[in-house]
Amino acid sequence: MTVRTRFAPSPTGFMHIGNLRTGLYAYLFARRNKGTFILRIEDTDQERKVEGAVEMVYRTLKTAGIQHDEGPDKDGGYGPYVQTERMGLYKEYAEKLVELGGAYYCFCDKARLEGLKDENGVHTYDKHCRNLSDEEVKRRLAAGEPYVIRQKVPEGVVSEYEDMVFGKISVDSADIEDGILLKSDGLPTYNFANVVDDHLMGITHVIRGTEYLSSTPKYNLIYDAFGWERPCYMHLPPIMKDATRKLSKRFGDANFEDFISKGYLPEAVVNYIALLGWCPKDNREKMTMEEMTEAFDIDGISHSSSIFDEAKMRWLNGEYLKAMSQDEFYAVALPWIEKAIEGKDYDKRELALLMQTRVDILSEIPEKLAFLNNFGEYDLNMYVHQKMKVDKAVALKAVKLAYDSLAALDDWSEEAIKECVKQGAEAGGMKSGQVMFSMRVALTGEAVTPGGAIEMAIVLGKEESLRRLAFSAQLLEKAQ
RNA sequence: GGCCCUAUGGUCAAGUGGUCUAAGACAUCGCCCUUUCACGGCGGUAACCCGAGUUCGAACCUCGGUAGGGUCACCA
Repeated sequence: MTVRTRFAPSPTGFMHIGNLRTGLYAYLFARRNKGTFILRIEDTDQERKVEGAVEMVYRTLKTAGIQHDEGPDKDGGYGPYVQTERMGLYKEYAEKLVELGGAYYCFCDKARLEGLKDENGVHTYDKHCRNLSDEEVKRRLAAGEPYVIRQKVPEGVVSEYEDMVFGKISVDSADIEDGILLKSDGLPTYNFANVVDDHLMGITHVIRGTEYLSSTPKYNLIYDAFGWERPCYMHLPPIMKDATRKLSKRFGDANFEDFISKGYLPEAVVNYIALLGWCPKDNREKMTMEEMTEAFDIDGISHSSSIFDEAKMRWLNGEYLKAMSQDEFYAVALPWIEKAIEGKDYDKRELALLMQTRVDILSEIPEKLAFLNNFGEYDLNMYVHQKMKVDKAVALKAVKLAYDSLAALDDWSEEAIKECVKQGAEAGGMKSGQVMFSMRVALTGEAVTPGGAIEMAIVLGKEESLRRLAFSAQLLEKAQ
């Protein structure tokens, strides 16, 4: 049997993390078993439909590195793959199910159904129309009475199945309502459409969130009534925002696109979410898609929900950044560096080099390079450093010394600058550390900088460096 | 409320009856390296929800409690 899994998102906007993970696992499972991964668009909810969301699904899957084998754009003979294009087909299946004894016509109106609510506002259908005679059904149908088709849940049975991650799940049929399969407008309910689609598309393994865990026995009863083979199920615990709240796309903080535009690498995000709820046998954390495919096993899927931890994802992203070659990093960092330098003539490669070990996500680059454009009055208390034995007076001396030594220097290279500053310090009777420290602050106006004094000098260039040193010396002079 | 599911440090998690005085990672704290910040290295703090039972022995099995999640629509 070839494994066929599907990912069936609703095009309602950005793809949120929980959803993506479900798709990822379905993809991984299919790949692991040399099966087929299918994309189906469930767009029947016209009210929640969002313009361009289908394109978003394609784009997200593509950048995430999840490729489907069949889908709206890749016919595999099981189409159509867009649910709205399948609308005509459900009614006939519902009618067939009535014939098979697994469903029945119901003529109850909404007012009657309202009256069935219990004290908790939960209503359970009382099976009022379950045993209508064929005669009566035929007559009322002919009379054009509005109707729905309901599932005829067998009585007195326990419906159970073996979930691949949770094990045996069993529900008493007394706890299962005769739910609506076909609405009065002739369209299917989501549940029914799902069962029919999954069967027609030959899905062997249904992989989805735990919200379906307890309703699956109900779906299985439909498969049974049709005489169809039941698929295998793999239910996935939710990803939470905190201990009690699920990650929701409501609050915008958890969708894939946002993370990418915040400077995360797609591979890192995918890697991280794969780890939320699954752990490979050997406990590896940083893995490529290929490695994940190879290592993916159901055993490692956890049964409980997990909280999304952006701090850990940041760390992982940093690991990816550091593992890149200088050229690769330069390529991804370039747009962010350009944003930071605002068209000024700085050595971008040099800046990339400085940034690679210093940022976890790319969006940190502009903040770290802000000193290139912002230089002016700053807090002189930055010069006071106990351990360095520097105060404002020492700093003034050091900055002047640095200025004088460097002004005469022609070779603006790391070695030369280092040597020059060192000699200058010696000649002036100062420790080179004191000079370097003061010089670094004087060059940037920042207490924390992405590199040492020499690196800052190189990045700024001789002219700008001297200008800043002079400016800082003046500031310090005034403060003495 | 009925039904289903879950429960190891702040977080992700390993662990499937003895090798658990419970691994690893993130975060956090400290030290080393260092002209800053990082990177790197070393180390520390920190957990089996509670109660019974089964067993020579329980994080692991059973039952009960508690807590949390899910689900009960002519929504998807």
